[in-house]
This record gives sequence, C-alpha cells and structure tokens, in this order.
Amino acid sequence: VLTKKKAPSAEGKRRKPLDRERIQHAALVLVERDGLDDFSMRRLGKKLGVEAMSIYHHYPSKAHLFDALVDRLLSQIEAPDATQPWKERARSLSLAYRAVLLRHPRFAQFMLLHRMNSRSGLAWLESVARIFADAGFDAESGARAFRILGYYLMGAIMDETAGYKRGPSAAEPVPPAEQAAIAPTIIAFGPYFASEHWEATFLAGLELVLGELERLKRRAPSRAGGGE
Amino acid sequence: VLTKKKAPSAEGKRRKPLDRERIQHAALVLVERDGLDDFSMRRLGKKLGVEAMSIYHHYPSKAHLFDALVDRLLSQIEAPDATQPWKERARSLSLAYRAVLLRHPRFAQFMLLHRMNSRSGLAWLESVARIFADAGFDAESGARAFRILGYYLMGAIMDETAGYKRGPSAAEPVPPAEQAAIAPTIIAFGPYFASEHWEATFLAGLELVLGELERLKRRAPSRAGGGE
DNA sequence: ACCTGAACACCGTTCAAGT
DNA sequence: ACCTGAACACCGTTCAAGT
Repeated sequence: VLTKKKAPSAEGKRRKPLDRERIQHAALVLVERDGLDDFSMRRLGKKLGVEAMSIYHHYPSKAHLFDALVDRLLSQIEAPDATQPWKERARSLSLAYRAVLLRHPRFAQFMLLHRMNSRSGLAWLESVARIFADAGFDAESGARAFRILGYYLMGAIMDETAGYKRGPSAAEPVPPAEQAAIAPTIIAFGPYFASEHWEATFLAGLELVLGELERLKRRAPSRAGGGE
Repeated sequence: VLTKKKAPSAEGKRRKPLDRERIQHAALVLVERDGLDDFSMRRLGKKLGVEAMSIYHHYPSKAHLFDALVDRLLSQIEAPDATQPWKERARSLSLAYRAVLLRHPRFAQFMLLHRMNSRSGLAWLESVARIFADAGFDAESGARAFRILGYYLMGAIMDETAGYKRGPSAAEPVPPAEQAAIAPTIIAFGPYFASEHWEATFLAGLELVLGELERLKRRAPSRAGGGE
C-alpha cells in the first residue's frame, strides 16, 4: 500500500528518535491532562508512539524523569532584579513561583512536596534565602523569615491547585442540599472562596506576611562596618 | 497436634472477626510505618491475618477506608472553649490541628490534600469559620482570614511532615560536599532549619498571621443593633 | 454474614534480544 | 545507539464460590 520504505526524505521524520525534550514535554502535557495518579510510563510511551521501555534509555527511572520536570519548571521562574529593596524582590519571586506552578496545577502537587535537594532545587532555595541575607537578616531571623514565607507560599499554592475546588474528593461527599445545615458559615463565606477572589486573597496574605517579616529582622553582625 | 477444634472457649477469640475499628487502627499503623506509597490493601490484609478481599466487606474501597481515617483524626482535634476571645480560639484550634497531624506525619500528607467535603470534613471547616463569624468578621473578611490562616497551617504542617528533612528526595541529590558551593546561604541558615526550631518558627508565624488578621477584620452588619 | 481465591486490567522495572 | 517484548513482582477491585 502506500508505505515508502527507508526513503530518507524530509518527511522521513515521521518517526524521529526520542529525546529528552520530547519526553519532558509529553510528560507534562499528560500529567496536566490526566492527573498525577493516572500518569504512567506505559501511557507516556503510548503518547510518544513508542514502547514504554524506550523511555528508560533516556531516563533511568520515573523518579529521574520527574526530577527533570522539576528542573524544567524551576528554570521558568523569572529572577527579580537584585537591586530592588528586599520586599520587592521577595514579592516578585513569590509571584513568579506561583505563576509557574499555577500554569501546571497538577504537577504542582508533586513539585511542592518534593525535596529540593537536586542541583537546581538547591539553587532555587538559595535564590530565596539570599534575598533575606542581602537584606541583612542574621541567620536565625533569616531562616525564620524564609520558612514562614515558604509555609505561606506552599499552603496557598497547594490550596489553589489541589484545594476545595480541585483536590481529590471524599468518596461520599455531602450532597449540596445538606451542606447548609452542617456548615452555614462556610456556605455564607462561599462566594469569597470562588476563584475570582483567589488573586486578591493571595496578595492580601502575601503583603501581610512580608509586612510582618520586616519586624522579625535582626541584623547580621556586619564585618565591613557598614551596619549600625 | 494441639489444635482444639471449634472449642467455643474464651481463648477461641484467636481469630476474632474483622471490624472497622481494627481495620482503621491497623491501617494507620501501617501507613505510619511504611509510608503512603507502600500502603496497599493487600499488605493491610496480611497485617490483619486475612485475605485483602475481606476488607472490602467492611469498606467498599480504599477511598472509603481513607475517608474513615480522616474522620478518625478529625475527631481527635480538641475543640477550644468558645467563650474565649477569637484569637485565643484560633490559636488553640490551630495548635490542636497541628498536634493531631504531627502525630500522624505520613497520613498528614493525604489528609492535608484531601477535599473536606465529607460530613465530618465540612463540620471541621465550619468550626474554624465560626471563630471568625463569632468575632464579627463579615463574609468577605471572614473568608479571607479563613483562607490566609488555612494557607499558613497547610504549608507549615506540610513542610514539617513532608518537607526538606522528610519528604521524597530527588533521585540524585547533591552530595553534601558540593552543597556549600551551590547554596552557601541555605547552609548558613541550616542550624535554624533543624527540628528543634520548628516549634518556635511555627509559633512565630502563627502569631504573625493572627496578629495581622485582626486588621483585616470588617464587622458584619449586625441585626440586633449591638454593633458599633 | 463474613471470608476466600481466581481473575482482570493495570503498575514500574529488569533483562536478553533485536536493528 | 536506540528500541522492543517478555517477564517479574506488584497494584485495586470484581465476582463466583465457599462456610
């Protein structure tokens, strides 16, 4: 029938070899389409038109592949201008981080829980910590500020990507007709939980946290004598 | 050999029938021992001395069983005295919630991500929301305060149970010898990330958030005329 | 009523073999 | 060098059968 055999023409790319870029891209698309639970190496293989086992030639395990996806998203976080005041830098970096994760809401659940002890993960943590160090926080107040901001970002983004509206449901959710009897206050607050309010809520919380971190600040003993 | 057959004696309980209580208890022990990823209905069956399929007679699916575990832990949260000032109530409830989850650090990762739309889940959310409603927050500022506090708690507890020290590692972590070169600030902050500091960091963040939520507060229009 | 055992449709990964 | 196919040791769940 109409099979051109071995024709090394321009269209001969029909089955171009796998490479990491194609695998990563397809993996992210698949995770976002089907969710983390339904992602599998076998399904990824099918999507790439290849046996699942071929992927192992490029990544030695699913864990390695997922690490590469973490790297890929971390590299998309835009670094803020380091000459800005620290609060401005912290705000920009927080928003950039959130923006990347909200673009990949299902993968976000993996990434937020993942230990950042790869090379790129450590570099990312360092870029946040340096904001506080540059601002003159000492190690204790810097570490504390780093953690508190991190807690807020982690919780907020987790909730936005996997919270009440999007997360896995109870096996037997309460039918809407009964909800008002059990949780009248939650129902009353309901309109302000809608996604139109997420941005305003996130920003309000971020300003609240950043504003207060200023007060936590204790200066590091300065060597150059430029301190107090 | 020494098998007493069908002896309906007091010791005949050797193989007492399954019940929900035994299943739940064994499931929690197994999750905490082996982790969520290595938990399976088959392993739970083995631990109970029973075929995995017997469990399905008591819970129709793994999802239903896990919902029951969520209920069980929610019921362990001690409700604070409702006559206290709202900040005191919010602080007590936050600490009670955290205490329960820290006692079950591996199951916490499931519970924190789980949609609270079961009967007990909604009741739990309601008990938090009511603190703000009772304090006179209107729906908008109440909803916002509820979320911001929730973000902080979720992130903090997630990090304490699945963060840098305990979470799933990268497939190829950076060897310690290289860490200082990549992330000097993180290494400098390191001592204050240790678990001895978790409590102080959590409390500092909690006070920071609760203190600022006070300012978010806008009064609900009061019907009884007892307002401003 | 409660439990079992085989079966179904899946997993991630190993390994020897193909081109 | 890159990909395949069978196999291994697992999953959650269904279902007919046992007591």
